[in-house]
Amino acid sequence: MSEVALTQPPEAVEPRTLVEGAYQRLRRDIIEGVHPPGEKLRVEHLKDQYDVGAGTLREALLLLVTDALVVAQGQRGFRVAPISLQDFEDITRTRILLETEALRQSIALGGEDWEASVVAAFHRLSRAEQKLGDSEDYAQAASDDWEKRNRSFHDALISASPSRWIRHFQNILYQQSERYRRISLFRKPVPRDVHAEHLALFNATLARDTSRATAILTEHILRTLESVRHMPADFFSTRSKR
Amino acid sequence: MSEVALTQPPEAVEPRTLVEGAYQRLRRDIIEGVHPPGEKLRVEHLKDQYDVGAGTLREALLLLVTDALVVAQGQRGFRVAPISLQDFEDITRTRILLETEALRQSIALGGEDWEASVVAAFHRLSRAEQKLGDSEDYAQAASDDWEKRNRSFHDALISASPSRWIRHFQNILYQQSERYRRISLFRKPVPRDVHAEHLALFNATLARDTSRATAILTEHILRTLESVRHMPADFFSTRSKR
DNA sequence: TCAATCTTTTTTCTCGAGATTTTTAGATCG
DNA sequence: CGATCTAAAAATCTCGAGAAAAAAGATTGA
Repeated sequence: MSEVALTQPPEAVEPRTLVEGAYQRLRRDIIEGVHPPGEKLRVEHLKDQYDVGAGTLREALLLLVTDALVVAQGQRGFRVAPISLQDFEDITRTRILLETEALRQSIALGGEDWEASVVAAFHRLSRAEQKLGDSEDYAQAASDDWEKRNRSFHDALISASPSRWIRHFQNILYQQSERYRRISLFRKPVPRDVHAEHLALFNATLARDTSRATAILTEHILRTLESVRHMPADFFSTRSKR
Repeated sequence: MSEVALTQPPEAVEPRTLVEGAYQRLRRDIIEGVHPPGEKLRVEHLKDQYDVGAGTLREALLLLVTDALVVAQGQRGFRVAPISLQDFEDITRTRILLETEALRQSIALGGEDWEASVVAAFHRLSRAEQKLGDSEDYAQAASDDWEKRNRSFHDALISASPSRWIRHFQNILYQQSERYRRISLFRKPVPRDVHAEHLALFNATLARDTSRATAILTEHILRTLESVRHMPADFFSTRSKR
């Protein structure tokens, strides 16, 4: 695994080893709900599915513990981390705490390079949102594309923060949120007028209006909490195998 | 490994597997500086030193990546995470951000059980500090004991926070700070009048004076930064092997 | 029928050895 | 003398099989 120091943005790096490869594929499958929350992850089965040896797959699972996507219980194997409304509220609040702080720092310290990267990321995201709105053909590809650019935009916003630790934790939490979003919204059209929010956030940031930018960001993140709150009541019931 | 979901306070759990055992011992040795920052961690050597197989030791190393005490570079093995003044400043600031928030929540939500646990932890810590001050015999045991109780006190303060994520991240950062402290202060007497600070923090917390309590906590954490800042200039130079 | 105990099956954990890659050391050439 | 190339050595990564533990199923007795 090339440079697994502090969490890197997902597919940023090409896998240099089988462990790394299995880790990345497993992570994607967990986030996308292929392996639902609470599912028992049996090494003997998964090693065939992912085409690696048993030991190798174990190591991949251990790496996923780092992302808190998998929990390990001594002598009793591995499970996909469970989900709950309470957990998602916690994730959301903590994400707001970290991400607003990082944005604050970015606005305070960011130079021209940072501004340029924000402008570029915003442009790319806008294009994707336009494409999504234009034709109502809800292609999987377009949605995945939007997802990547959305993340890139959020990353760009806080990229001028000098705090590697905040960014590290933020990466983990974003990943977690992503799983909730993917599982709950299940390929539903991107909700509400998200473009307007991004635009407002973009303007406030470039205007270096810290309090306005952080307020918008807070609202922005909170809104995803709302959409999960309105899920059917039994949604978080354990669908674990055994 | 029993319940490795989100980071548990260190030796809270008895190791149920060889991996877990090796993990705990390795972690201790890294925090205590037995394996200095940047050191190459060769599986072939370490497996003898820790009396486990190669695969088992690899897994332990992978678990340490979770704590960011070890970094893995694909096809090039493992290293003890490097240190730098910049990194310690980051750790300190992020810790303040998380720990003050958690304290805020604790004060707002903590009930009688929480109060009782804070009182108890403070009492135990006071006794240890008294013991340390009384006889100037600086026993290793007394110092280790103080360390444990200090951590317990800080844990108790924020234990009423409902945020598992903040506590998880806080655990990681505390562990990191601990390594810096152990490496830099190298068995030096516990500096300054730390007892007075703890007392003030204790009083403000029980009085439910949020702003005063968080202010004291901030100062308290910042002071450890000062002591590292005054290290010899070349302290952070890489002492890595090769 | 139910609970407790024993047996069988499954799964996890652990180890050592082979295949690959990286690193080191030596040799060759400009 | 330094740089580049080549060969040997060391380290990492990977796999499958055996030991240990947990889970599932069967048996017995109240």
